[in-house]
Amino acid sequence: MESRIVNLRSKLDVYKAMTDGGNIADCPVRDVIQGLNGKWSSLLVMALAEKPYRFGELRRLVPDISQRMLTQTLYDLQRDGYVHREVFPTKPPSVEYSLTDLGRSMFGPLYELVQWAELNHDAVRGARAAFDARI
Amino acid sequence: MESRIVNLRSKLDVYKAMTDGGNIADCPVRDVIQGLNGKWSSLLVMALAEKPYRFGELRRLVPDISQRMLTQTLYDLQRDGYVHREVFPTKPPSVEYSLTDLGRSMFGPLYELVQWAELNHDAVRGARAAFDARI
DNA sequence: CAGAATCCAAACTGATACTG
DNA sequence: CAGTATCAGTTTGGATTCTG
Repeated sequence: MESRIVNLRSKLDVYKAMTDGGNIADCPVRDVIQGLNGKWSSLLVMALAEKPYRFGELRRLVPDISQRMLTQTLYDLQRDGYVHREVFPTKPPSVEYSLTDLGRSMFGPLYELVQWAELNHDAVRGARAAFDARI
Repeated sequence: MESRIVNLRSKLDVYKAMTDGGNIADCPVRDVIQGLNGKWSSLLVMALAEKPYRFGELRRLVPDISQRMLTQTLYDLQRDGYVHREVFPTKPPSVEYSLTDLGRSMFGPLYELVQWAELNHDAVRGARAAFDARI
């Protein structure tokens, strides 16, 4: 674990260079990770990783998302190439959303982070409680 | 890779249950991942993963962050237990920020995602360009 | 069914000025 | 040096209404 972090140090210099002299827009953290930063992006990718869903199904699956945010987040995910949108010209129409290959390849690392979050959820809650109590 | 995803399917049901019937606040994606969603959180964790930095050093390292956002993001990261803040009572005072054990353990998965972002940055840019051209 | 359009409230962010 | 305080602009998000 420690050696792994040490190995990564040289890679981190990339981000220093980007912030120092290079073009900030070329920083993957800013340009890619931040695109996944929306309130619902990760959750929807998680859902679609299981199987394709239709619009209404997703809405019921994530009941605290508004229609506007579901539409917009799916649009953004589609634009970045993570999600494929397929319209079936039935009456009334149905639309199916699924992960693209790019989206599936991103799900791997994302899920690692989600697993970490699940495992350390209590630690984070504890840290918050301790911090708030100390103030 | 495929079998790995299949193995994860049962885990994903957890999130369905949470959204369906369970308490939404207990969803780690909502309660932990979204806390890392700030514009600067990931970037600062990346920087601090290399070594501890002082406030002014971080500012120079990430030149497009405002003082306000640096203060606030470090505060939030500290509250969630990722960052340790140590004040040295010199004149003028100096404050050093470093990752906690929890923060370092989170850096692993986070860096996986950052590596993915770096590797697929062009693919994402291409998807955006293609999408925008098609409209 | 799957959205588009509109309006409004809240949150986020930055610029500036000030302080121990 | 490392903040805090205040204000203004921008973005985000939700509720509602309407449409093919």
